[in-house]
Amino acid sequence: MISFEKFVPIDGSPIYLQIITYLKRGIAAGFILDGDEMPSRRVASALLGINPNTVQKSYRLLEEEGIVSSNQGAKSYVTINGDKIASIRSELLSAEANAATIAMKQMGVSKEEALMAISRAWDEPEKGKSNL
Amino acid sequence: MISFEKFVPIDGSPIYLQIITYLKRGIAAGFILDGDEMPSRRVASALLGINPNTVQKSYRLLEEEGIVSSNQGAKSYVTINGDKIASIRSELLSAEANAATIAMKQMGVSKEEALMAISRAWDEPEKGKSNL
DNA sequence: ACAGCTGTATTATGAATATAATACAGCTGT
DNA sequence: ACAGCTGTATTATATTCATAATACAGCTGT
Repeated sequence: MISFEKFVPIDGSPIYLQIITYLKRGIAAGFILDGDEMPSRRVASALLGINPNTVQKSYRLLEEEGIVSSNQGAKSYVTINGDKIASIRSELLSAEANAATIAMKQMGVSKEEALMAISRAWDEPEKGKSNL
Repeated sequence: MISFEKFVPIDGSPIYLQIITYLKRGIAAGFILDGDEMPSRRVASALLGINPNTVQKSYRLLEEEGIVSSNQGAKSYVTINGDKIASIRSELLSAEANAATIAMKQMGVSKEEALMAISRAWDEPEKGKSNL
């Protein structure tokens, strides 16, 4: 059962998208597995402190992506295979790297400086702590 | 005169915040300088293809941050000193590095893999191209 | 002086996000 | 069978973002 225990809300981004990202990163990290049971819309909304309709929106989009399987009256489950996991992971990673790269180039940072900034942030216990 | 020539709108983030980020990254990169003339709200809205009220919102927030100086009836100017430039640059850089680091840790990426992903994205001519 | 730029303010509308309150249909374990 | 979970759908309201139209006040160069 996925608990959303380590979900950390971030303002500025729609919650329903944050839920989708949380699931995908958990899948990439390997702690969300194929066949895992999703909490019901109502339970998840209570866990996250948000509205059931917002959870429903994220679940619906996750199902459209083939990551979650839902059936009327029954529980919902994570449905992913090895290829899907690999594609999610590589897509998330390259998207993140590209976004950071574009931003840093726009602010006039050299490649060396960029890599040093990442390395420094990675080793900072405060900031780099995993929020999952 | 700031032209917004290389401004690239991104969906998902409010335009008024993108304008602020564009200005700050330009300041960090050094191609937006103290004393530079801001286009009027009306001119900027035409350049960007957006509503004057949206431009006004970003200008107002930039003035509240002390980056832009506006006076009724007169033109608006960039007002920054060396310390401000340095603080903007370091703040943008660490914020970007921290965000990328947190995201990558959440998706179960090792530090080495993260640095490689950044390095690879940096050298890709397509994706890493500066949008400024 | 004054026309034509500035900045600033107000009101109205629409889309997206999120909440709230219901309602109904289908599975599931006892 | 049936109570109590599921998923699914609808309607209404509030906030934020963005647009649109307008208005007014102040600087500025000719």
